[in-house]
Amino acid sequence: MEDEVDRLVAAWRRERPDLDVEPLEVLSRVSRLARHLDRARRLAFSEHQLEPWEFDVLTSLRRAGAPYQLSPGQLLTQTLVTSGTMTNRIDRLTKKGLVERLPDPSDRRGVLVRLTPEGRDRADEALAGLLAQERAILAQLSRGQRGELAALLRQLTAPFDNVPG
Amino acid sequence: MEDEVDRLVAAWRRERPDLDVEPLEVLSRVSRLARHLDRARRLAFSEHQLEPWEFDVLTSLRRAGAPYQLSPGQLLTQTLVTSGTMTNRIDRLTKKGLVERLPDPSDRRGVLVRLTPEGRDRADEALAGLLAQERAILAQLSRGQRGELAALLRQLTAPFDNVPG
DNA sequence: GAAATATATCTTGATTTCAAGATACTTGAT
DNA sequence: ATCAAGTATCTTGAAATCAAGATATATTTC
Repeated sequence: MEDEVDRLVAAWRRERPDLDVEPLEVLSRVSRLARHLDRARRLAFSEHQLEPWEFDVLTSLRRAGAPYQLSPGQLLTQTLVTSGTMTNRIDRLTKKGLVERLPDPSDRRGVLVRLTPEGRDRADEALAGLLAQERAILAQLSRGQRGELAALLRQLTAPFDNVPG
Repeated sequence: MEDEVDRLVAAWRRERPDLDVEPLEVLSRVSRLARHLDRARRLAFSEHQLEPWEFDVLTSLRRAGAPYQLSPGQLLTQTLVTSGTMTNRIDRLTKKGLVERLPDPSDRRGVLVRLTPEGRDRADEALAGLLAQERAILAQLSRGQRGELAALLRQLTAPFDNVPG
C-alpha cells in the first residue's frame, strides 16, 4: 500500500530529477510516523488525564526501580529535551503531587527527583494502555518483521545514543 | 551496538516482568530517532536561516510544482499540524516574503498559498543540505538494508496516511 | 429553494518548548 | 590551599503549538 512518503518522493523526482532523494524514503517516514504516534499517544493518555510529556517523565522514574529516583540530568538523556524544559516539567509534576524534589546527598549542586506513590500508580496504568495501543499499530507486521525493523532502527539510533551530543 | 532503547527495555523487564514490552523495541526507537533527527535538522538549517517548520511548509509547496501553490488544508495533511498552527505559519512566512496568500478562484471560502521566487530558492538550497546530512546518518546501513527499512516503515505509516483521521 | 449539514480557514487563550545565560557547587592543577 | 575550569540545575523571555470554537461559504436533502 502506498503512503504519503511515496507521493512525496515521486513529487521530488518529478520536480528535482537532478537530486537523489533516496534518504527521504527512510527518514521522512520516521519523522511522519513519530508525529502520528504522538497524536495517538495523546489520545490514549487522555483517558488517564496524563499528557505525553508527563508520561515520559513518570515512566523514566518508574523503570529506574525503587526508590524511583533520578537526577534531572539523567531525565534529560532519557527524554531528549533541554534543561529548561525539564525544570519546568518537574515543577509542574511537583505541583500535581506526582513527583518530589530531594537534595542529592552526595553533591550539593544536585537534586534527585522521586516518584510519589500516586505518580507510580499513574505511570503503571498509562503504560498498560500505551502497550495495548502500540500492539495494535504493530499488528501490520509479523513478529519476525518487527525484530528486523527494531534491529535496523537500532543501527541508526546507536550513534546518537553513544556520543557526548 | 546497544542503544538507549535496549537499556529502557531491559529496565522494564526487570521492573515489570509481567508485561510484554516488545512493542517498545520498534516504536520507542521511532520516537527517539525522530527527536534526534529534529535536532540535527535544526542545526543544518540554521546555516540557511531557516527553521524546520519553515522548511516543511516551503518544500511542500516546492514539490507541488509550478505555480507552487496549495491550499492550507493540503498543507495540513503534508505537515501533520493543526489548522491554527498552519494559519500562524502562513502569516509568518508571508511577513518574511517567502509565501503569499491568494483567493481560491473556485471556492470563496478557500485560499491558496503560493511560494515566492525567494521562497523557492530558499527551499531548494536547504533541501540539498538536508539530503547531505541524511545520507551521512544512513551510511550506517547498506543500500539493501535501507530499502528493507523503508518497506517495513511504509507498512506502519500507510494505515495512518490512508484513513480520514 | 430553504433548512440543515458539511467544509475551509481563522481567532483566541493557554500551554509547552527552546536557547541563552545565571547561579552555585565541585574537581583538578599547581 | 587557591584558582581555574567544569558540571548541574534553574531562570528568563520569546517563539511555537494545540484545542476549541467562530465565521463564512458550499453542498445536500427534502
